[in-house]
Amino acid sequence: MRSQVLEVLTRKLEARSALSIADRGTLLGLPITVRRYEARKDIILEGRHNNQCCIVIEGLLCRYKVIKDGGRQILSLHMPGDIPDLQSIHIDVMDHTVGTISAATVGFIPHSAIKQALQHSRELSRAFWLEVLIETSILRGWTASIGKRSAPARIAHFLCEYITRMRAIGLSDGMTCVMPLTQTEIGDALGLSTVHINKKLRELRRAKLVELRAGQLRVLNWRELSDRADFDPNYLHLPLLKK
Amino acid sequence: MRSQVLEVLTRKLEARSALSIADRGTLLGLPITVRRYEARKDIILEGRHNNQCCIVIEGLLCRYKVIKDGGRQILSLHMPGDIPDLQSIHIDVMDHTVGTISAATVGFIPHSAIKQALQHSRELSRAFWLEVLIETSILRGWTASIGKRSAPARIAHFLCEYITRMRAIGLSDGMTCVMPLTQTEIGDALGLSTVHINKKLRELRRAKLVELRAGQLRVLNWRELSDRADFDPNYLHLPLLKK
DNA sequence: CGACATTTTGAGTCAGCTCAATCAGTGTGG
DNA sequence: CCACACTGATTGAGCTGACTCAAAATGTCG
Repeated sequence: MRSQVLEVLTRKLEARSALSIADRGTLLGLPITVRRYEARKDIILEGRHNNQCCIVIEGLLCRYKVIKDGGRQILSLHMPGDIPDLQSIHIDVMDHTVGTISAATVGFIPHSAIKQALQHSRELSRAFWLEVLIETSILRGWTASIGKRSAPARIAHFLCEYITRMRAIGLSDGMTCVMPLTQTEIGDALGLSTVHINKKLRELRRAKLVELRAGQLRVLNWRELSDRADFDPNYLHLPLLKK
Repeated sequence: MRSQVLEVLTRKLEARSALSIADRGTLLGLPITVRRYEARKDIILEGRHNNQCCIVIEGLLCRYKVIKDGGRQILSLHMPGDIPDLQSIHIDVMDHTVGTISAATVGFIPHSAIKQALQHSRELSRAFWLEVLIETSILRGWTASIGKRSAPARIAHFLCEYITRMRAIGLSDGMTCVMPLTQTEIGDALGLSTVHINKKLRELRRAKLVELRAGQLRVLNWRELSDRADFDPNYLHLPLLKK
C-alpha cells in the first residue's frame, strides 16, 4: 500500500528521467503519511511554514492566491505524481495556498527525508529539479495566456493543456478524460468570470469542438480546438509525446 | 574586470545565502564571457537550445513569449545579478525568449562549469535553487496580478515591486530609481494596452503618488501607492528588508 | 422529496481596447 | 542653428469583450 503510493511518484519521475535501481529504492523507501481530503479543502495555507512536501496520489489539487477585491487566482493544477509545494524545501513561508479541487489522496514526505535523498543521488536531484522547472514553464504558459489571449482562445488553450497533461500520465486517451473543475474554478484559473466561461464554453460546444458535462471532458475536434487555442505543447516539455 | 563581473553574482547570492570562502572562490573562478547588448535586442530565442547561462551584469533584461494575434507577454524582468535562463541547465529547449529592455552588459557561463560548481558545493547548489524558486514566486505574483487586479492596481503593484526589487540590490533608495521601460513595454508586462497604461499612469501622477519621466521613477506617496496596489512584499522573499 | 450546488440565459454596464491624431524629446545632416 | 526623421507620450472618440446582477433551469445527493 505504502509502496503503491510512492509508485505514483516513481512513475512520474521516470517518465522524464532515467533512474537507477538504487534511486528507485531510495524513492520507495521515503517515509510517507497518506491523507484523504474532500473536494475544495485547503491543505497548506499562504503565510504558513511547512516542514514537509505533499504529493498527489489521486485526485486534483491546485495552488491559488487570494487578491483583495478580486477573488482568487488559481495558479496551477496538480495531477497524480505532482509535488505542488516542492519549493517549500528552500522557501520557508508559503506565498500561496495549496488546496483540493476534487476529493484527493495526498501523501506527505518530511523535508528532511527529501533533502537526504537528493544529497545521495545526483540523478534524483536532477529529476526533482526538472519537475520544478517544468511546472514553472507551465506557469509561464498560463501567464502569457491570461495576459494576451482572448477568452475563447484562453479556454480552448486550457482544455488542450489539461487533456495533454492527463494523457501524459496515462489518465486520458487524448480525447476523453475526467474534468472535475466547475465553471467557476475554470474562471478562477483563467482570470474570467463564471458567466463568461459558460457562454464561451457553449460556443465551443455548439461548434462541435468539445463536450464538457458531468465532470467529463471530451474533445470532438482536436485539430480545430488546438488551432483556436494556438496550442503548442512545447512548453509542457513532455518526454515522448508522439502526436 | 572579470572578477568584478562575477562579483555581481556573488553579492546577489550572498544576500540570501551564507557562502563559504571556498564557495566564493568557486564562483569567482567561473569562466565567463562578457557581451554588451543594445536596448531591445534578443539574446536567446524561443525554441533554441542553449549550452550556457546568461547573467545580468548591468542593465535590464526580460523574458517574453509571443502569442498569435496577441502581441507579446513579458514574463519577468531581470536586474543585475539575476540569471534569467538558469532553467536551461536542465531543460534543453527554450520555451520563451530572453532579451534586453535597456542596453545591457551580460555574462555567459557554460552549463558545464555551473554544473560542476553545484556538484562541489551543497550550499552553492541551494543558493542557485533558491534564486530559481524566488523567481517563480515572483512569476506567481504576476500571474495573479494580471488575472485578477484592475488596471490601476496592476500598474501600482508593478511599480511597487519594481522599486522594491531595485532597492534590494542597492539600485534604489526606495523612493527613486531608473526605470527604462516604455509605456508599451509596461503594457506588455501587465497585459494592458499602451494607451490604457498611459491614461492610468496619468491618474497616478495626478493623485501625486508617482512621477515617471525620462526613464526615472519617483514614488511620492508610498503608503497610498502600495495600498492601492494591495502590495505585500512577502512573495519577493527578501532577506532583511526592513520596511 | 427537499436542499443545495452548478449551469444556463438575458439584460444592461463599463473597463479596457482600437483607431487616429497630435505633441514632445532626441538625434542627424546640412 | 534649423529642418527633418524617428521614437515615445498624450489625448480624444468611439467600440466591444467581458463583467455584474438577477433569475430560471438543471443536476446531485442524503
